[in-house]
Order: sequence, then structure tokens, then C-alpha cells
Amino acid sequence: MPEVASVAVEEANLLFDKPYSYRIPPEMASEIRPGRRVRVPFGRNNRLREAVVLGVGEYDGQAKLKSIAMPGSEEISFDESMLKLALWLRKRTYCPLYDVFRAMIPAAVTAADKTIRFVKLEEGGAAQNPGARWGEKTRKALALLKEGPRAAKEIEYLSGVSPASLKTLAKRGIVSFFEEVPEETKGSLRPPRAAIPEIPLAPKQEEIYLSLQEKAFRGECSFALLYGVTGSGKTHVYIKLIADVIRSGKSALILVPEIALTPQMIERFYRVFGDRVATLHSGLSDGERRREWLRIKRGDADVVIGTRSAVFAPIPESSLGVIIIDEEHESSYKSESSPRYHARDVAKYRASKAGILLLLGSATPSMESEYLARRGDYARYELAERYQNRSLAEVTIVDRKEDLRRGNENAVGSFLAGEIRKTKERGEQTILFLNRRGRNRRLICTDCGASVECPHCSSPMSYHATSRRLHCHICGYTCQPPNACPACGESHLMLDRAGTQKIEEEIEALIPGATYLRMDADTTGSRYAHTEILNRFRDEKIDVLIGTQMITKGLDFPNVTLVGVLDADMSLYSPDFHASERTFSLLTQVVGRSGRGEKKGRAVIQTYSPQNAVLLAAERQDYKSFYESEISLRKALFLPPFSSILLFLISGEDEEAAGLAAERFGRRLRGAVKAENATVLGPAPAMIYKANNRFRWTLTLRTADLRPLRRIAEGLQNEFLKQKENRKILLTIDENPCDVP
DNA sequence: ATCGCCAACGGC
DNA sequence: CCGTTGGCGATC
Repeated sequence: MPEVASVAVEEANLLFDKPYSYRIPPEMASEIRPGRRVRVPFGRNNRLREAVVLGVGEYDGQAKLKSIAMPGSEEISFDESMLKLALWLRKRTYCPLYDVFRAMIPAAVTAADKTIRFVKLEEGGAAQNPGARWGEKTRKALALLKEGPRAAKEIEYLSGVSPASLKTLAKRGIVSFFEEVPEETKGSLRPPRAAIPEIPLAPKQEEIYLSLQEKAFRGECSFALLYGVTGSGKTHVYIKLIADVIRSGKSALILVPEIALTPQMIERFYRVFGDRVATLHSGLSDGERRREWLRIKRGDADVVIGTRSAVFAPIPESSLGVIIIDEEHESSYKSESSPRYHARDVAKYRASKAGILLLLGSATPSMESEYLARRGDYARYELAERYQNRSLAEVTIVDRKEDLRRGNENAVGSFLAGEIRKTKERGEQTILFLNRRGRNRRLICTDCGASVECPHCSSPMSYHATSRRLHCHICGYTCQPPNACPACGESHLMLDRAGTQKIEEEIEALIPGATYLRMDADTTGSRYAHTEILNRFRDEKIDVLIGTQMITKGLDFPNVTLVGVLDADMSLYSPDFHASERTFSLLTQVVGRSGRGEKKGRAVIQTYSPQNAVLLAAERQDYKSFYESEISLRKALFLPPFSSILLFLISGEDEEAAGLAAERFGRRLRGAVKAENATVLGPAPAMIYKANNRFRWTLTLRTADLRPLRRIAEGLQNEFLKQKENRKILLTIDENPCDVP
């Protein structure tokens, strides 16, 4: 019987993060095993903390040890394979051990069930206030409550009634409050388990499917990359493969980027696999997330679809049958907070341990995956034709300088305006894409030209129409819009028009009578606004949909035959070496929204640099030539996939101290890797130099082989954090970051 | 992080 | 003389 357990404790700073030993009380001895979650007293005040058992052993009688306070539930623990995965992940994420465990099980699952406040109508309550005349909001709230009890927050949200008036209603005995654990079963209803329908495949799809099927059932690990142009029917191949896998009694794990953006794809899986589907994504409530996780854990669902963190879905290694990553090039698969893992790497690990097929799919494969596939590390498949022989959209690049020369400063150029008009006349629809990567409306001083910056970050604040406040996207700080410019003191602040708003005005002027809808951060405030806008666009045959990043993915409207990209240059000139790759992929995706039905699709790309090679490749929708020119550039510059990158981020509240610490660390790093095949750049100020009141510096290391450098980097990080002069300085390390910090 | 320990400093 | 303050070290 084990007497001692070594555990990873939560909220341990990197400075004192290490395995701690605890006695196992005899009555717990039979259930404590590696991977089990427990609570232990920690520190001088013996506050109970969550911990995960790493190993068990005998007590040598040497040290004085505290005892485990209580075991966590067996169901919500880590099996041996997941424990191993956690330790593997820890070696490449440079974070406290418990962070890795925390990322692997959703907080909604591990947290003790919380009750929330509900409201219900009191029996005969209304009779106590005969003839009472309520306000509109109160009447609406009471009408909702007639249907049954509801969460107080929900009532407030739906009716607009204030918490105070609800309280008043309770005081008068008309309603009453009670606390309850929210139901787990609430949520979207989906059809019951259905017979899986036959899916007709085109000959090329069939050929690929059969080859993948052979790999999937070979009983050993294999990796495959499916390159398929937009609309080529990759999903059909996935579904056939998944159907085979679950028929054989195993489970399928499917990763998609930000699921909220592809409700159509999820719908499709529900229609085919019914209640065998479980989803894990950010749009779920805590209760739904907990329910879905437990369904997977209990084996009640064998088709798991989710975003990045779903790669940790609790499917036992022996039941895992296939992993599919759709749109594998998407950067949202890389976590940008601790632990900074890439879901693709985790999927590779799980697939190789389980001895199964990992299938990566994309219309614009990442440079890394395409490189590995061409080298023969992955099997490579190609779907070059659109499903049912629909042709790809015809793309035209328009030089914006032409319009400017003629004095036309509209964002919608004359050629594009003409195309929109023709499309409208044919009774077809247009999508206009504004490429301003999450940039929101700013408050600008007409005197000095500065935009209002966050007081804690070197980053402009953005105006949110829903709250009528300024928000900082870096640190989350919000405030009322100031009256005077913080930079020059003049009170000439003006809200710039939203890019999409400006386009609306132009459409009105250029194409009289055209109907349009706008989709951006301002119009998609609530959870369902997204779907609502898209449904209206489709059902009411709105002429033009104007939107930002959020309209690029997965939309499938057969009547859309024109797509306009207003400013293709925006993402092209960024300091990140991924810029070309991102722009090409973005344009391909946007263009792919056009001509998905039987009608021919068109696309117009407006740019100031019409000779740019990336744009020209996008015009021809020629992934191959894009890849070939980009890969030779990467090779020449010793960039991934020819090298791996370690990014060191050093930050401190004291500007001078942070800079000096970065200098010191730079010298130390260069010294430590002298014998390795590595180059070090920096320290350089981070892109966002000040964030959250901290001044930030970066060092970038490139190497052909990461493996020997992991231990060196971890050692240097430890050494750095232990030094007194670095007391208030943070050092984080990111392997192959996707975004510049 | 967070807490307790000890040594230095200061008001009366 | 005793109370406050701040650096230091440990966390099983």
C-alpha cells in the first residue's frame, strides 16, 4: 500500500514549483494513484489547494510530511496516458506543472457545483397587488416568469428589468428567489441517434477516402495531410471516415477553429451522427461544458468536435480511433497563454501513442505541414476540384491607386461598385470583407492626431458601441470616454467612424436601393446576434453583407456570387514572418465564399500593391506557387519549418530594471547556447512595449534542433527567476509562437 | 504568492 | 523601550 504521494500543487509560482510529498492516510491508500486529483494543505496557513498525484511510494521516515486532506473524484482525474501527456507537454511549455493539468480539464468540470439565483412567480402573488400598473420591463419579466422559474440573470437580460425592481417585486410577495444548481441537461436539443446515411462521393474523394480508411485501420500511427480547395468536399471524406471508425467501436476526435464561426459544420455533424456527438467550445455555458465533458468521459458520445482545448478530450487511449484537424493552418490552434501549446503537436502525440491516424485538412496548408508532407513524413492527398465540378471563383486584382488618381477616395472602388451593381441586378448577393484584423473604433484627437491610449498599455483603446465605453484589448481596462485628449489636453476628441459603417454609407450612395447588413464587433454584441445576422442575410436576400474577420470562415450561401476584399494590404505588411502565409490563406478563404452554388462566382481584391507575389498567387488561387516561393524564402532566412523558434519575453513594472534584466539575460543566453547550433536576436522592445503596466522586451532564438535547447532554456529560466536582481521581473518562454507579443 | 521571522529605524 | 517596516526564505 502506498504511504506517500508526490503531487503538483496549484497556484505554485515557477520559483517554487516542484513535486511536493504528502502522507497518504491509510483509509485513502487504495484509491490514491498517479493522475488522481487531491486536495492538500499547503504553506504556513495550510490553505487547501488542488493538486494532482504524480507518483506514489513508501515512507522512508525521514522528512516530516503533511497528509492529503481529501481525494478528488475518481471520474474527474487523469488516466495514465493523460498523465504522461501532461509531463510531455510541461517540457515544451515552460510553465508551472499544475498549469498543464488545469488546461487539460475544463474549469467548469473541476469546480464544485455552484448554485445560481433563480426567480419564480409566487402563488397568488398577483392578487396581492390588484390593479398595480407595472412598467413595460416589469410586465415583460412577469410574462416570462409565467412560463416557469428562470435564472435571475436571464430574466434581467431578457426583459431589461433591473435587479432592484426584481427585489421590489419579491418584497411585495409577487415573486421569490431561490438558489439552485443549474441543470446540466439544458442546452441545444439534437436529434436522437440516427442510422448513418450513405454519402455519395466523387471518384477522387472516394479514392482518397479508401486510402485513408486503410491507414485508419492499419493499427499503427500515421499522419496525413488532405489539401483540398474550398468547396472540394473535405468534410464528406471526414464524415465517411468517422462513420467507419465509430462503427468499429472507437471514437473520433475532430478539431475545428473557433466553433462559433462554423455553426453550419456542427449542424452537419449533428444531422449525421445525432446524439453520439459531443461538442467542446467557448460558446458553451459551464453546465453544458460539464455535461459534454462527462458524456465523453463516460463513453456516451463517440464523435467529439471541439476547438483547441478539445484536443485534451477525455477519450481513453484504447478507444481513440482517429483525430482530424480541420483548417489545420489556423493560428487559433496555438494557445497564446500558459500553457502555450499547439493543438496540432498534442494531436500528433496522442495519435502516435494510440497508434492511430491523424488527418490534417486545409485549403491552404501551413508551411510546416506542407513541407513535412512533401518530404514524405505525412501522406499527402489533394482535392483540386470543387465538389460537383463547380468552378472556383474568378478573381480580379484592382489597383487602388487608379481610383485615387481619378480623385475617387471611396473605400469601395469604382470597379468593385460596378460589380456589386451587376450582382444585385442578377438577383445575387455580395460579401464585402474589411481586412482590419480586429481593429475597432478609436477616439481620436483632431488637434494632435493621437488616439486615446490605455493608461496601462502602449495600445490604443477601442470604443464599444454596446457599452458606450472604451476598452483595452490588451489588459481589459475599461473607462468612460474622456472629455479632453490625454496627450495634449484639448477637448477635441472625435470618434472615428467604424470601417464597416463607412462602407455602409458608400454602398447607400453608390448603389441606391441596395439592402445591406453589417457584421462586426458592434453588431454582434449578444451571443446569438451572429447567427441572426447570417440568417437574415440568407432568408431576406439582402444584397450586401459587410464584415470583418468574422465573415471569412465556413459561410456557405449558394446565392453569394461576388466577394470584395477592400484592403488586401492590411495583413501583408506586418513584422511577423507569418504575414504572407496568413494573407494568402485569408484571401483564399474569403474568395472561397463566392460561387458556392450553381452560379459562377467572382471576387475582387483591392490593393495598393497589385504586383505583390502573394496577391498574384491568391488571384490565380495557386497554392502551389505560393508555397514554393514562400518556402524558398523561409529556407534562405532560416525560418520555420527549417528552424524552430524560442521566444523569451522579459517584463517588469520598472522600465529601467526590465531593460537591464533583458540585457543581462541576453548575454547569459548567448553564452549558454554558444556550443549549440543556434542564433539569438535581441533584446528588442516587444511590439506592444507596455502592456498591463509592464515594460516588455523580447529575445528570439532560432535553432535547427530544439531538443537540446529545451533543457538549457528551462535551466536559464529557473536561474533567472531565482536571482535577486530579477525579483520583480518575469520571464516567459514560447516555443514557435504564432503571434508577435 | 504569502506568511512569518528578524533586524533596522524612530518617536517619546 | 517598544512598535513599525522591509528584506529574506520557505512552501512537502
